[in-house]
Amino acid sequence: MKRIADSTVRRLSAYLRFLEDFESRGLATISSDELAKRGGTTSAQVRKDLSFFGSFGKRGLGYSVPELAGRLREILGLGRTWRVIIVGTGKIGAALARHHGFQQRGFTIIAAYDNDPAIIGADLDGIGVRDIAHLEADVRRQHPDIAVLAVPEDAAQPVTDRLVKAGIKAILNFAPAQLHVPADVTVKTVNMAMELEGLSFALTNRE
Amino acid sequence: MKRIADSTVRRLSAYLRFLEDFESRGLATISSDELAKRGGTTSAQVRKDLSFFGSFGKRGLGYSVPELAGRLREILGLGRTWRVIIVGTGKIGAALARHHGFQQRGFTIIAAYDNDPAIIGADLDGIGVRDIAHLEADVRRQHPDIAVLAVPEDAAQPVTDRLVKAGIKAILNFAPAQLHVPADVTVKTVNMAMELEGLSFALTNRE
DNA sequence: TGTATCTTGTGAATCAATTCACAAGCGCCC
DNA sequence: GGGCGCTTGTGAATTGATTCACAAGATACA
Repeated sequence: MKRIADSTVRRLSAYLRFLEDFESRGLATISSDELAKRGGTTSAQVRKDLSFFGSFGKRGLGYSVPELAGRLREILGLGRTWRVIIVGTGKIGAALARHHGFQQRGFTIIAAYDNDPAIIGADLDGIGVRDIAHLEADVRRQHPDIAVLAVPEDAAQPVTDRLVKAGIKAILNFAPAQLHVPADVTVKTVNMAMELEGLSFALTNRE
Repeated sequence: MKRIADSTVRRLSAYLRFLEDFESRGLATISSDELAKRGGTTSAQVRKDLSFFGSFGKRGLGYSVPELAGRLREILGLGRTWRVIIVGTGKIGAALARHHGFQQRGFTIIAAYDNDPAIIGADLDGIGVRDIAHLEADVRRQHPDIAVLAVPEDAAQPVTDRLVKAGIKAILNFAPAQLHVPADVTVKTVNMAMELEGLSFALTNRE
């Protein structure tokens, strides 16, 4: 399959969200133009994005809302449940563990890890915090699909190496660090400092 | 000034982080190639990124670490303190308020807001939670520079409209929603559901 | 001073993403 | 069934970002 750009996948994800909203409001069909307006893009962009995966619309009419939503879920791999572990239960990690938004969309948090004896054994809304010493053994036994990394900057790469070695293929990284991983491992980094600096830049360099 | 791509600004932010690390290790100069390796990019990319703002290097030698760090801070607008408010103190908002990483880089949280009487008046590591009813008056009096939006999805656009009307020009959005704002307001969205779906897509569509 | 070595800065070339523009399909109504 | 209005799907054109490749500046040292 032709390589799909990251930006395309992000838009597909956005379209699905809009479709779910339309679905709950009982709309049967939607045009690429309406979808585009909602997502701040253009109708040509929407059609091009979808065209990578097939033709789902009807000329003159638009797209069937439930059908397109279904196809997008399929494309995005949301037809199943993904098993997620959280590594690092500081401020951010703990907030993520307690955040129930993930569960809704098929991401189940099965465990959380930390190295601080003061927090090991604690319960984060039903998710137990385990000693990170058990990380490798647990991963090999329970084969989680995704690891959310929320450890301090200097622990990010060492912990990543452990995760990769244990067989993890997808990492959502909240540490402000550039992670090095093999080509078959996918990393998405959420770097709040970087986003804030982007805003700082925008505020500073306005003509 | 020529429009600078978002991706360029993100890389500048990364370079600065690396330079700070080099600086703390006492290195005096650095080449574009070393910077590139560290950031997972190429030396040509590094030089091109910097060339938008001037020529800071010495041929044959590289860049002076402290000088380049200083120039990057200037470019990114980090020579001053930015006043930040947090709107919404649920799981994520509260974790951000308590997160001390921002302070270090010149982002000072001056207030937090919520509409839940149970949490209004609480103290989040020194930051008081105020009734969101005071939002507009506070913004007009204290003119914060950046608003961090951490409210539920359906409140995101209404609260954004209030912020914009009160004069906010930069928003860091954690709500899973596409915000509509005037052209002179900058929004950066951090959407964890979208990142997870990106990982789901990658795990699903691997050849 | 001259030569060897290194690394920048930058046009030109390539690669990638977005937008344009239009033929073709579909539904509706007379 | 034929004509009209609407919207898709998609090559072609354009715009934008990245990579190439090399002349020129800087240092080191004989």
